[in-house]
Amino acid sequence: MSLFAEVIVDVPTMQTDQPFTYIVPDELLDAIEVGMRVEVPFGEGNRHIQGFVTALSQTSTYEEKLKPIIRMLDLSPVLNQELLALADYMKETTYAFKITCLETMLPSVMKAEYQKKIILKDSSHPIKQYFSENGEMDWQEAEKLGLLNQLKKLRQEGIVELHYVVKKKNKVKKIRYVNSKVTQNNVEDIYQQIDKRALRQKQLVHLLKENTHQPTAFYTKQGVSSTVLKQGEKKGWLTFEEVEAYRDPHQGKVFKKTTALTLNEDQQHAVTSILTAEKKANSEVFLLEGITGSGKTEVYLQTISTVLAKGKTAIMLVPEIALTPQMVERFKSRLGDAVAVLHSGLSQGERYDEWRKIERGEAQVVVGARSAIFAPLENIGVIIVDEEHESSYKQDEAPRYHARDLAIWRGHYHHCPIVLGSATPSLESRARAQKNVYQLLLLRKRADPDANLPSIEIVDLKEEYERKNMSNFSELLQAKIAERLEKNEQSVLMLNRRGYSSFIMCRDCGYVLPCPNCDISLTLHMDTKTMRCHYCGHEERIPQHCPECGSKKIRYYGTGTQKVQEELQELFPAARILRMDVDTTRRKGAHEQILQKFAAQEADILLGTQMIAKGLDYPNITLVGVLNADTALNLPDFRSSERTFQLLTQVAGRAGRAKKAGEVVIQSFNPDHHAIVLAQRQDYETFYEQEMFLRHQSGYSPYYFTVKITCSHQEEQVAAKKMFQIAQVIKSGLSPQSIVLGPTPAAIARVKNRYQYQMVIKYKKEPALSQMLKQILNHSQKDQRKGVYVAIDNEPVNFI
DNA sequence: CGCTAGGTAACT
DNA sequence: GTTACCTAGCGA
Repeated sequence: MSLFAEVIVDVPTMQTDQPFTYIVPDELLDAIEVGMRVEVPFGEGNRHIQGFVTALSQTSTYEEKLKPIIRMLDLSPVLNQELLALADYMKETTYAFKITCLETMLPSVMKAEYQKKIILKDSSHPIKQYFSENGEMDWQEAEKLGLLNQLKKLRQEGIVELHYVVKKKNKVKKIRYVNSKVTQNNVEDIYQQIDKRALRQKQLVHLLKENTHQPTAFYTKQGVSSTVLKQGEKKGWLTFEEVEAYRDPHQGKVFKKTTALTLNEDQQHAVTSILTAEKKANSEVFLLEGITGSGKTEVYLQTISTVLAKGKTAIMLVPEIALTPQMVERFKSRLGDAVAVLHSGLSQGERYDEWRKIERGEAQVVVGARSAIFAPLENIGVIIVDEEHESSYKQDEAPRYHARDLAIWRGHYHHCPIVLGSATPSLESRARAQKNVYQLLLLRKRADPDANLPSIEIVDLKEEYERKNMSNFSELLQAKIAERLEKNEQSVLMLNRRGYSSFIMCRDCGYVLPCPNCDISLTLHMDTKTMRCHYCGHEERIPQHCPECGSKKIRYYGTGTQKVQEELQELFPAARILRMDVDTTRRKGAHEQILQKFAAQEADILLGTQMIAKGLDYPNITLVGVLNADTALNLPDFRSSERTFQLLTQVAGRAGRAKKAGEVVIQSFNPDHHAIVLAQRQDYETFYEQEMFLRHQSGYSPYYFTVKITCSHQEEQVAAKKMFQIAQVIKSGLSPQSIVLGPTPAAIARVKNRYQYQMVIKYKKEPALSQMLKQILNHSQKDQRKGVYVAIDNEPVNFI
């Protein structure tokens, strides 16, 4: 009786989305399991690729001759039944290939990498001088030596062969341990044999007598070198042992244990509701809408603790930007070693080790950004998506999944509640709560009974300009900062960089320095003294003369954080200012350092971009200033009002979180815009109603579903042609109720030297659309080799 | 008729 | 992603 394996192969095309059948060789019969990665032959020649076993069966429906699996790449499954099923759901909803979905669920070290090797078959041929003893040569080496053309011919003659092998990258870290053979009984004998002068050896034997099992580092730290240890091994005093170890990014850090805080009535109601659903195995979705500082995190912590106590597990998703050390600390100190943290700051190895900990059941709570939704937990009791409105939950490359949707899917699978938390829920989620699809839980008060919502004032920058105040700081804001400096309290100032940047312009001819690869102006970076493109990373020197007319009057425009910092320092020479933006936080741990300094009151003012809007929770912050509230309002995106409102509410919430009262100053050119006025009033519900009305009028989400299709190519005409072709196909298959926008050139028409065209489909009910899109995707395979990229984005979060 | 370039189906 | 195969186009 033979066994057959269904394998999804690592070839991202439509035709290979179906599993391929392979024979399980005898030696793997007992070991192979569904969910493992395997190496299989594929196609002509000696090509080996990675694949995932999705099923095993005694019979095969495939009639032709089958090939055997080469080897297993894992000793136990890396994907369980649940995650395999999730991949199917993802594939259907995001228009991605199944293999792409499967690989996305695992740490990047487990993604296949291939090694090309050339094997010498006829060892009498003179080409053999280039080959190593065993008759092999690396592809890269052949390339370097310029032998590829010659080898190509020899391959046709059968003198050499090309082999492709799967390279395993997921290395387990091993630590060397020393096992002592020295005992009370033999220690005297051993001492006798040691040379009088060999002090280190004596020391070693002494240590060995006291310690039976220690890492080598234990000995080297005390001065016993590795050579001495090796001698000890030779003389039979000790043996070495390789022990698996985790790379722990929090190693050596001690988390002080904290206990549950007392909940107010709203919080208690929220916790009880969620836990009741959990008890009833009810996969209900809760929308936890709580004003900033209302103690959402405490609700999460207490819910998770209870779930853990019942022997279940939990996932907590956090936007990448909010995954601060403060947040990690809060979870680790309450829940201890049960917590695994997954975030972008980890190295590939660290990420793999956290994943293994979860997979082995050594961690029961996973806190992490978007991709943590794939954590291989079993028996999940609650899934939490904090700041559910954040756009970073949507991946902007294939598979274009939204972590919130996958969270809900997993919740249904595990029959456990899903909690979506936010002070400013996305309109989509809030609307579902309205229709009772989700259950709304409100936190109406700040958790700290002494804390009040901050008072918010709006400054009209137009008036300020009329009064000839051209600085970035209105008179009101200046006065308030001065006040804080006097009282030794802290201020947070935010420069909204979205849709805004500092560029260089010639005052004589108006020339703006553009990126040579993208249709966007270059941004000035004072720290590196360069002009940089935010899209492709292109970098060049700051010009001294206008490249167009040669004038020397080429000046900076716009506002960067560096420039604002200089201005601020001039206004308040004594103030200690910390700056936090992409440039100052690039280094690993820099983010943490800045926050620590601010927390330790080593600075009076924290100046930063959007990244300061989240998670900052320090009692001495009593002033928040938003320098430019409305730069994002002008972006051609129907969500720009929503984003602005969310950002302002979020940042305003940083002020007055404890006893001291907080004040917020918002500077804006559009002081009457509803997003700004309602942010001032901290009135989410009214904003929701007004914005829903506008969405209804203009026919956008949540009233319509949207799909965005983008085509790109190095030549504008090719991209446009393809886009119009697709548009025609789509339009002919749509019902008249649906609306097609475009095709148009994308807002940034060229990125990384590729021209982009896009179209957006808005629809309410279009059962045939999914099939059409799949066909387009299938078709796009061929175009890809001609350099035309087609991307389908279901429910895009960015329209630009 | 043979050769090549370019497009395309198949890969278990 | 790679390969073999098919077809059209072209020179001999």
